[in-house]
Amino acid sequence: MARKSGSSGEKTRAMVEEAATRLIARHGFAAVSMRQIAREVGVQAGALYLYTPDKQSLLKDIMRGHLQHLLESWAAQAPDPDLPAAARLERFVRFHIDYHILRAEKVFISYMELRNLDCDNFAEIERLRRSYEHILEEILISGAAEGVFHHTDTRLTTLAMIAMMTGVSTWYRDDGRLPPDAITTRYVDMAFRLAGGEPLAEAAE
Amino acid sequence: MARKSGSSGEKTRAMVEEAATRLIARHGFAAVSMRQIAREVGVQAGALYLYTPDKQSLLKDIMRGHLQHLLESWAAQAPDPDLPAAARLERFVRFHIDYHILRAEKVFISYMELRNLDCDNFAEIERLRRSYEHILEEILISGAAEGVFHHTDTRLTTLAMIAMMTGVSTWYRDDGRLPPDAITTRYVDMAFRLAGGEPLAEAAE
DNA sequence: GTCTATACACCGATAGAC
DNA sequence: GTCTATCGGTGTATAGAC
Repeated sequence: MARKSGSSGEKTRAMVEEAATRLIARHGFAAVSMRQIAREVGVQAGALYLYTPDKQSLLKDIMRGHLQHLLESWAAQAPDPDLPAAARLERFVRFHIDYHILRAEKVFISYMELRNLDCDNFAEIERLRRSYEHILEEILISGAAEGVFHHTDTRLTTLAMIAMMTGVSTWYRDDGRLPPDAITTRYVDMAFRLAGGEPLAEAAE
Repeated sequence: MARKSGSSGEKTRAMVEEAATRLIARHGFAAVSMRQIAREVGVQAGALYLYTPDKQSLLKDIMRGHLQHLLESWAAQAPDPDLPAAARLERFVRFHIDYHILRAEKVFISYMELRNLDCDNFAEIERLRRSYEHILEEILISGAAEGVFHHTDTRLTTLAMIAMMTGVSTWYRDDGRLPPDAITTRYVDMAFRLAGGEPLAEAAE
């Protein structure tokens, strides 16, 4: 009624996810306890169970939220499918690197903690991850059909390019040698090399 | 049976490392308990402390053993430093991929469990990992000096190439689409693309 | 070299007061 | 919505018998 206790719930929920993300990214899912997360939020351990049925669901929700946001972000700025594959590849690489620099923690978790999901949860997350890989694979196929890309093996090139780009989140630091946009530009260049195509003029340095 | 009076310490030591490697690769360091490892070996948990002062040293020894073996294996078959950089790059890529397919578990652990090392142990392992990266970096520098490689940024190309190649161990399966030597050949091709050089004749398909 | 037994802290999760 | 208290179980690591 006159209580305002309901307003604190959503705020706490966000703090739980934020704290869990930070701690899991730093120490790993198995190494982080519910008590640690609760301490970080400033509540007791039992209170966490108002927001998640169990510990693993917390992990799954972080991963699913990340991958859904990744896919939605791409969908919101995806280039016209009728554009040349080279332009679409550049857009995809820029999107991927920028996103992985900006949201390194959730990217890291979604990549490293897959083995902590049970069978059903793994299948759901894996499906989302695959559909993201397919975006790149389709661009590479289009480029080969246009004759502008000359990769030998589309699936392997996709996996290699994703691995190469995602690796950025394992070493990127805000105070590193290169600013983010310089890193992105260099990765665009390397992606074109991998695909066997000539980089766009404005992507070259 | 009260005890295995005839059993050998060295044999048990090897079994402990083997079991720990398999379990940690599968479930992650933090998720594996000393009791689990002991059960796998067929001893009691307390007996493990005959072979390691604590749990983390078990992890560090697996990592250090892996990286030392990696560096020694390369040293044993490293090409003459006076050979052209292109030949040395091909040799390095073949070595790296073959090794990472053959010893996927230890490779996986050494890349995924770094955060479970304390400061001193991390520094020791990181030093070994760096010296491995420097092998590739030196080859790329030589190739640029020879004029056969045309990468824009040596350090970034090194990191990208290592990430691309090491990614193999995250998806490789014995019953996969391609046999190991076909995978290796395709990665040699992609490495030359990344370095901005022409592949050797015998590496092309 | 391996065992049994155990210390004792911490785990995930639940129950019920307020 | 958050608290305290608590359950049953497991964690790493050690002590001392044989």
